[in-house]
Amino acid sequence: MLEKSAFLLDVFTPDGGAYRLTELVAATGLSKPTVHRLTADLVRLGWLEREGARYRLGPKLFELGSLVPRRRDLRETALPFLQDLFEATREIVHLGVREDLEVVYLERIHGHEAVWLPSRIGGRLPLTCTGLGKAMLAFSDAELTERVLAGPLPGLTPFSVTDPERLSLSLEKTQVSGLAYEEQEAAEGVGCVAAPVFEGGSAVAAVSVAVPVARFRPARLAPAVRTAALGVSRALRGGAG
Amino acid sequence: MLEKSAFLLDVFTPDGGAYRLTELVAATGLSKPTVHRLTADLVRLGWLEREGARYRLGPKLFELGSLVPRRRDLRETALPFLQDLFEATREIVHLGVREDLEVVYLERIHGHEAVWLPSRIGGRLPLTCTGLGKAMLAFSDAELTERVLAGPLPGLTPFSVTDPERLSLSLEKTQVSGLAYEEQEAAEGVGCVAAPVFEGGSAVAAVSVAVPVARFRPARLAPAVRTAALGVSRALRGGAG
DNA sequence: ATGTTTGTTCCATGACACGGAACAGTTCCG
DNA sequence: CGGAACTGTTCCGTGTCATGGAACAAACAT
Repeated sequence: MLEKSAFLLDVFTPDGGAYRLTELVAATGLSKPTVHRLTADLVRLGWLEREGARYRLGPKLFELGSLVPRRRDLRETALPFLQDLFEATREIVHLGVREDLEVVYLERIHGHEAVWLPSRIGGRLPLTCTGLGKAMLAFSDAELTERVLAGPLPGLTPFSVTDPERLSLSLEKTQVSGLAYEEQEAAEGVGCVAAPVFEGGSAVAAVSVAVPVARFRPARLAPAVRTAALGVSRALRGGAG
Repeated sequence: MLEKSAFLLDVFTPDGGAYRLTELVAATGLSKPTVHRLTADLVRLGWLEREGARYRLGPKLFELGSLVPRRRDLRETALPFLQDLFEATREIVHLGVREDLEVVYLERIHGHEAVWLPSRIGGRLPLTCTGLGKAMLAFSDAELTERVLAGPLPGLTPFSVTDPERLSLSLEKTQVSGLAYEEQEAAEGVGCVAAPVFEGGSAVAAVSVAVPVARFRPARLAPAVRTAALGVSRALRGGAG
């Protein structure tokens, strides 16, 4: 019952789209009456919402999700620094954390003319295709890096690194510079520079700026990104008060 | 089972704090073994997380909540205008929608020295104590206003309006000016000016700026707030893609 | 040491989730 | 139009699994 509900809600995770009953049946493998009853219950609770024949995630989940302390507190202390970074660069600013082999986006700030990116708050992308991911990976313990290098490297664009050798080299570079770069590996036409956020010695998060390649000047962005990440790290040290 | 889980998770809604098993038993009225089993299941699903003897909302909920289309889309189209508003005022910027008799906060942008406020993303406050709430209430259909004026008016501070007469008057004023003001009604020492966001003729959201009373100059903030709210309304008209 | 509170495990009972099947309502195409 | 193919909904007998009392174990207080 509970597990089935979770399974059902997980169908929505990739992009939060809207699905019909039959699609949910197909995606979950549950029986039709079960999905029917389940969705009805979830709608009643506000966890799903129904518009015509389509189901979408409901407002109650938004409320609950926004209150998750881990995420909320980090986002809250990072926000002023992300604002600084946005004002300094006027480009798309990201904050993310690692979860298993993926980066989960916590915040995403942008202005009026933002290019398309696959990143969405609450969304997940492979560590190896994103600046955020590389920044965190470079400063995680070796066991994780090995796991990543062992498995096949997923790609989001033709430019995504899929060669373990090259990835390993790039991670070493960010280990000395404290900065991770990425060009067109997450989205074609977009580059990114990222820096890790530390808490208690380990990289718990990362900050990045994403820029259309046409005006992508990493050297100019680097100081601002570094400053922001450092600022967040200090604020985390400083405590929540 | 599902309903009990929802009931259990609702215990966390006010502030997302951490609770012990016994506290959850007391708050829900469920039996001890039931809560024990339920929390174990929820932890396994990532909906709760356990640290020692305390339970908190889990990361999975954050992911699901961030993907809720209604909220995400509005937040996404409003964000650039909120950024403009923040840069123009350098004060705390809010975006919120109405849900029943309360305002639910969707976004909250602030800089380094932010004063304390009861508002939290995903949190709820009474319509009548907040600028956002008044802005939306003033442009909702009369039936809602009557419901609000009928019931007892909740108060967050000694300054919160509790007199229906005065509230009604203040709503009329915002109907002509298109702006809602509030001084120390949500938090002592903080004033606020808000403007409604329209979509399809009705006020679906509102934008506000909150400022310490010491430097609260409503007339100076008004144009920026109005501009931001208008911009969001236009962007919503323009369509999501 | 002793009582008290909190967390965990066990188990017999019964409620209710389950899915096959049959029905209704829509859409699609000839 | 009309029938075929699909989707959404309801029904109901079966079997599962959630339920809470009770007993136990751990942690804490005094």
